[in-house]
Amino acid sequence: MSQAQLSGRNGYREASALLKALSHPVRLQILQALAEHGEACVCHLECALGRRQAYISQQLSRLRENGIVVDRREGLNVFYRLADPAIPPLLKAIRLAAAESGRRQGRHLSFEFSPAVKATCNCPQCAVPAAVPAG
Amino acid sequence: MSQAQLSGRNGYREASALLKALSHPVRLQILQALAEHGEACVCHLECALGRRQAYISQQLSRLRENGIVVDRREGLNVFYRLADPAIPPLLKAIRLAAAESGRRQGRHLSFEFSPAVKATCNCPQCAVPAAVPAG
DNA sequence: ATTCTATATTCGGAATATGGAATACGGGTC
DNA sequence: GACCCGTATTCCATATTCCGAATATAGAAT
Repeated sequence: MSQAQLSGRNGYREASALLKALSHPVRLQILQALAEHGEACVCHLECALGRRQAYISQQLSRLRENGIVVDRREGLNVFYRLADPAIPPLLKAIRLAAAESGRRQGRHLSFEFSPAVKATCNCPQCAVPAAVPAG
Repeated sequence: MSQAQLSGRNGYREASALLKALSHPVRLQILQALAEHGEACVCHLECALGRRQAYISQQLSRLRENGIVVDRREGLNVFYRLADPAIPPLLKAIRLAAAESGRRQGRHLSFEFSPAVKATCNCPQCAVPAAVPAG
């Protein structure tokens, strides 16, 4: 009986664990970036989000533990991507729900990244030579 | 500039807060029940989930604070319902993602409620007379 | 007013999450 | 080997969540 109870509720525990891993502003940003970018190395996320490397790495390792992202090593760089095709639709549903919730409270929410810190990375992937320095 | 940075990331903070409120097995069960049932009083959730009243009420108040559910009083009973039409699709995306994640780890997840505790409530809504007591 | 019933809140200790600082690792280059 | 560079991990203080127990409230009935 407790057996049946457990198996009957299992899904909610799993779902809760998944959500706990997602419910963090920076982790959400990382996932959104991966969803848009397809694959990104740590240094890319680092400058795309304007955060310290160790901090990004911490969040990535949390996502990795929960099977939300997978990594691939290539020389010095480590590239991350989403582990599951079900994640992007989930992210979209989250954005919609949050936007709607914000709208009901008279707030307009943006999910854009700050243009200032977008793509100033010098990893092999980022062929973009990071804008000629003025002068 | 910090202004632009904040407004650019706002959505992720909101989304994170929303997810934190969702990421709890019992709260997920409550929301799922509300999504299926349309509206339910506390006593109904109480026996549908087989949890103590105060506990259900705690979780409901968390959901209320985050604007995820709204309540309506009718005599002694308080009826809860989802506050936002964007929630059911979100719940579905969550179930899908969790199920897929579980499947990749060889586990089959169920989101059913235990049939044993389903609808043994005596609130006005539950017209079902809760099975004649034996004897 | 008293009592009953459905629901809500407060308290408090254990467990867990957060994020900065320092440090470890692994793979290139010399 | 020694060294650098990109990334990962550990340590630790603080903050937050979790949930049982006790208690408080609001409305109906007598």
